[in-house]
Amino acid sequence: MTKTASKAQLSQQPATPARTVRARVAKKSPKRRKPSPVRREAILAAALDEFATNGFAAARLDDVARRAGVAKGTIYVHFRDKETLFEELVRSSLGPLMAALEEAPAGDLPLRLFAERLIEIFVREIFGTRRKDVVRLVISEGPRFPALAAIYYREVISRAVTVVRAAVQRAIQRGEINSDALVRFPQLLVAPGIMAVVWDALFSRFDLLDVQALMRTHLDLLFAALERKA
Amino acid sequence: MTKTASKAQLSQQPATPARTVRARVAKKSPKRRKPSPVRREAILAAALDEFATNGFAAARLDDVARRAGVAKGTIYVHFRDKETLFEELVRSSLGPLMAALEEAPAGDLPLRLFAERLIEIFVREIFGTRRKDVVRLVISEGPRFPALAAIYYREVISRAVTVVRAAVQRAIQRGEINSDALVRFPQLLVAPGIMAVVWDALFSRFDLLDVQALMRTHLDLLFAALERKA
Amino acid sequence: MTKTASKAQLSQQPATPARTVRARVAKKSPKRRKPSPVRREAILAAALDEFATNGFAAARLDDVARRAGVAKGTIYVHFRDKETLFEELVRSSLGPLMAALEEAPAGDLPLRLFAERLIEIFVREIFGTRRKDVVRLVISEGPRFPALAAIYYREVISRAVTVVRAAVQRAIQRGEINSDALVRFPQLLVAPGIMAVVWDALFSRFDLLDVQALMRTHLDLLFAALERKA
Amino acid sequence: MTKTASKAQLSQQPATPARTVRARVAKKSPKRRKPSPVRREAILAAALDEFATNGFAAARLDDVARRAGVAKGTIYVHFRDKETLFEELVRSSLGPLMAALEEAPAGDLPLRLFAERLIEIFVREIFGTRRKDVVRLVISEGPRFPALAAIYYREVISRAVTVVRAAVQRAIQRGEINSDALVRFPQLLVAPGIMAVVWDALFSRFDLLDVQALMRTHLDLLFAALERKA
DNA sequence: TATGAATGAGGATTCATTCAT
DNA sequence: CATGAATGAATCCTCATTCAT
Repeated sequence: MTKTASKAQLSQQPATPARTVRARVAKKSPKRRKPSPVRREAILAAALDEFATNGFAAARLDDVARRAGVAKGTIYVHFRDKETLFEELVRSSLGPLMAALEEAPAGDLPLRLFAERLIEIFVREIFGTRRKDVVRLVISEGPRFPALAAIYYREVISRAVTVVRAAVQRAIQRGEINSDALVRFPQLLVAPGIMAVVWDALFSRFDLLDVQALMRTHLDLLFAALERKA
Repeated sequence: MTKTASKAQLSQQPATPARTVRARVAKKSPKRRKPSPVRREAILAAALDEFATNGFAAARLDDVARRAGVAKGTIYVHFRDKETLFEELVRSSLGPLMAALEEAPAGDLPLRLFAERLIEIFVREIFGTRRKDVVRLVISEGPRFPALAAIYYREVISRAVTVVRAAVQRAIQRGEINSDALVRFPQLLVAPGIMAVVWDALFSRFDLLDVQALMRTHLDLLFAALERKA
Repeated sequence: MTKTASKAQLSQQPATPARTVRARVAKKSPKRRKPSPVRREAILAAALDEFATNGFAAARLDDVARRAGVAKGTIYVHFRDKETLFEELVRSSLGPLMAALEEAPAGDLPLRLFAERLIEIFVREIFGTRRKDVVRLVISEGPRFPALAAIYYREVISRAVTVVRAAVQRAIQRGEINSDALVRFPQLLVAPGIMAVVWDALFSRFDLLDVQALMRTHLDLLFAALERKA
Repeated sequence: MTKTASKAQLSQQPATPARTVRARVAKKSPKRRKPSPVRREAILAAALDEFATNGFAAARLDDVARRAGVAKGTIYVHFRDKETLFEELVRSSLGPLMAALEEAPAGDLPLRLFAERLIEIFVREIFGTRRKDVVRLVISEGPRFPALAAIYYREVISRAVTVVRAAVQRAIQRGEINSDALVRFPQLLVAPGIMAVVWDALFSRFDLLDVQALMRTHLDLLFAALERKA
């Protein structure tokens, strides 16, 4: 089963039940001081909520603090400024994914299996968690955070592209497929995933998208084509 | 008559310049006044620049005005507020596309041709123009502009989805293809286009994407699969 | 009858049915250009509405223009600026009253009759018309318009004070009354009238005041005292 | 661990200082910080000055802040907005009066004494203090602050009216007076006081009014009449 | 470390006034 | 005279950031 692979490292953030997302309210009752690292995490979680809801510029640190149950000044104890908070948020959320990518034992898997595993990771670890919002934030705010886009490119994108290209080329060598389409445009493998993130953020109100089915259909089509050419 | 008698004395005590009226200074502008509709267009163009560069929240109407070569107040002559300006910008930019979609003579074209035409319109009319930025803005700011997302969905997305579905089903009836993949997920047709917009905004610095080639490859794969199934 | 005295000169402004006050709507239908003096009057009437409703500072010339059915620039054809418009408004509204005061044949009337006539004029010509609003405006805005207060004092107040004092002193000489209270404080004669204007503006919603009865009661008390002392 | 590896590279491209974060400059204030409630009082005092001088609409919070010796933003730490500041100002100024009214031992006093006490309170506590300005503000701005007028009516006016009526009726029962004039129009008791506030604001420059004497004369006349009727 | 009141630069919006038509 | 689009100074309010406690 590809399903259990690298689970331990990825499910770092408590697989939020997905409805909890907007339900978190500032608790101000018995203010027992949380240990420092816990506070940092609380701030990051609150920041994700606020940034995801309002975007970077329109999010207020005041709200982040309230939601995290800390004072406004406390944010500055843990993060240099708003921008840094945002970058740390992205890093801490997407970091584990890079680790997973590194050790993906892509090498010897049949391409189809490799692709399925990749897509499954995407659906489970990104689309099924708050990370979906992080990806959306990167998409939305990236242009205003050159450093962020750069890091994201270097750490995630280029690495993923390399991994996919290698896997595809091995598959070609092994005679599994014949087309070099994915060598030239490895992005085609995940394009529907990106679109799904965007769709979900914009249009889920009107027309819910079954990402699981979408991605499966996508893979079916893709491999039908790749194998036919072969 | 006492009525007129008191007239002369009115301007008696200019003592308190008061808070009631603050001095206004006349300013002469050497600029020849542009006709009103031209100004409106200039503002929209400037707004697109600023919103695309900075995002909605961080864009300053001050800059929009400067870039448009008008005074700050002039923006408010043409648009109720910043939000309205943004929405009008999206509407005026994407409106013509709907018209184009409407009259697409999809009916009797072979599906492949229809798809190619669609993709070609996308590449030429969106990716090749400032509209690319508008689409990116919709993606980024949509969640904060429910009305915008709604309009965009109703006017563009749902319509496009319907058109594509219909074309696909006709193709199936005509025996051109056999798979109903695109009936279930018409989004798959344009997914790479969405991804390209995102990629372009984030990573073109590091890795330029040849959208034309990307989309062609995408279509090749897609129809290889669709026809194979047939 | 004291009632018909000087009616012709005073009822200059159409004795607004008092409900019409807030009901005037901008008419923009068949814009037949009104003759200039008519426009001036229309602007003054509209200005009274707006100033009375919002106060000087918060009233917008835009609204005045709309209500008067003219363009904003037209106001500046007839009045130097907002402040001048306000002053002219007060002058044109209160001017006729001065005239009436001048020719009040106070001299030989019994004081009681004189007072009744005065009060009756106040009730009919001020409290019963838009002039009530003008008086309230003078009260509210006077401190910010020293020139206005000065004029108002010189033209109306000091004159009225003089007239009343003289009448009272004649009454004393004639043995009608004995107290010099009204000589020292002629303001006591109209104090309830002022209070009524204020009350009406602030509390008529909660507790309507019958000014006619109020003033009659006031006069009864006043003369009961004056005559007793005699 | 790839997780920590990427940390060092984060601050890569500070290229775009962007729109996202604007430079803030630290300012040192030599002023020793006053305790919070003191600041609130200072703001209220400054607000009274500014509102009294310029009226609500024309007063600038900038000036209020300067006069109070605080930063502009500090006002918003203590009051939601300009309107709230104004309302709190009125409330905090007039509130104590209600308390005083409440405990006025009106019950068994001879009416004349009761009236004198009331007038004395008015002269000393209102006319002799900044409260005079507050009353004038209520008169001037009341129509634009329905909530304010409502509160003022409910808390002060209607209560005072009730108290006066009760006292008068007891006096009638005790045979002190016979007239029911003050039962029907209790406002007549304070009318000269209202007029005095208005006169003082408008005409004290030209003709100073001795309120103490005015009110004494008023009471003399009033009770001469009331007792005569008895 | 944590707090949260205070700060003040920044930016959206208003509106009296001007002026080309 | 009349118009109303354009202007831009003025002002309210926000919010990231600081700092005394």
